[in-house]
Amino acid sequence: MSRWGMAARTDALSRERIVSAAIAMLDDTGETGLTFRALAARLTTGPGALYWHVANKGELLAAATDAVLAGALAADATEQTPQHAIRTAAVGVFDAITAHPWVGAQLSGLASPSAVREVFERLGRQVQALGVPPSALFHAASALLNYVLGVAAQHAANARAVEPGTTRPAILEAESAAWTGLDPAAYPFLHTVAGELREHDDREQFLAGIDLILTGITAQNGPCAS
Amino acid sequence: MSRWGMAARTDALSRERIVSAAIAMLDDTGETGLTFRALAARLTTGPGALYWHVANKGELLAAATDAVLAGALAADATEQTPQHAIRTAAVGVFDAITAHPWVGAQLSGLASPSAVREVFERLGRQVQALGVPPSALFHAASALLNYVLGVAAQHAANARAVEPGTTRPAILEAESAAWTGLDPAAYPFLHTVAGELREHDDREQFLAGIDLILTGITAQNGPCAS
DNA sequence: ACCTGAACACCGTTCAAGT
DNA sequence: ACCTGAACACCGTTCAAGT
Repeated sequence: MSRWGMAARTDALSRERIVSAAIAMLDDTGETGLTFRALAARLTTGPGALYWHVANKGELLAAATDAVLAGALAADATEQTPQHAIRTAAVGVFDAITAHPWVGAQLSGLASPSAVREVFERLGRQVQALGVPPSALFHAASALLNYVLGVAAQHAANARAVEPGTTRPAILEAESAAWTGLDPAAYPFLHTVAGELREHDDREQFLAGIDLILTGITAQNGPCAS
Repeated sequence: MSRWGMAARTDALSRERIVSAAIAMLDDTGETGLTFRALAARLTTGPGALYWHVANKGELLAAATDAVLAGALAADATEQTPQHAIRTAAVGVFDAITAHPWVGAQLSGLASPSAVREVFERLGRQVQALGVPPSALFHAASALLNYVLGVAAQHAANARAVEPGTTRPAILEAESAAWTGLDPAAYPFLHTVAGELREHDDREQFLAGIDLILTGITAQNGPCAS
């Protein structure tokens, strides 16, 4: 055995190295920037080598999504009120897709069924803890999941639509201006809320939606149910 | 002028013919089936000819989405209660993406900002009619939109994931079995609702979510607000 | 067992050339 | 003005050949 026999070759390929390189590449070049050729070049190898460790591009994207989401859902809130635990889980996903917009596309596109299952379980378990009866449980948890995935899809889409340098306020400013320019008679609502779009905070709005659904869930099963 | 001078050449290319051929192709071969080569072949021309009428594939998909959604939102409900009008608009989108799953991907991916704006306006206007105060209006309408887009994204993803022949009950059966097979201690929620997944109706569940959010909206602004 | 890189079968898109 | 179709610049993926 040579003197270096025990040292791990840091440049040896492995599934983990490929996945983390893919995440880095997705983060700084976007969804379109990840190609097997570019990824192989980054790992100083040929594209064919990657196929020994991952089956195809879809599996690679799913693995990258799983890795990011595992970190996002790491905080399992046991000592919280169910409402708070739901907010924690939802915000965990939100923050993950804010940091890695491409995760939003993968998640809402069901690229990783196991990741979606994990999110659904986290949300559903707390809805259960909320005391929602079995008959309403599935619908309530599904509403939360669909909402979260809807936000995820839009974040990914927004990141894809603009050129990398564009700042969020600039985007909101442009869209707000578009709404202001619409015919008030044909678009009374958009015209009214154009100002709020410009000033709103994405994270705060996301949480407001979660709270709205939570209010609906408790109201339908509480004293004020219609 | 020849005898046929007034007759429109039915084989002449036009934006409308290209878009409707694209819709037909998307419907029966899925998102991956639409290529400029195949579309050109269907219209008995070369791929380059299409570029005279549409700028690129993205514009074509946006135009196809707009065309389908315009039909879906055609019924403008003026003589309804706001709640009913919201359900009508939401169900219009739902039915459109059920009939054309690829529309779900385009819509949730913001491929056509104008289409999303139209849906947002429809929903928001009725939330306004519900008597929601200006301060809560934007959040309330956004919650509805995000929920609708989340469902849209998942429908498209489901259609993409399975081979064309698979029937919906078969999919639900498979996913339900997967949930049943999970460790009950690790996945108490999924284990509990596995049975309901198998029996649930997609459209009914979609509407239940809409109603949940509507309940939340009215509760937050009504006598039972916390 | 793992890596290499040329090659295959596609894409979207362009553009000189036609009518 | 509109259409043609070969060509360009890419992809994901495969696979004989190496080590």
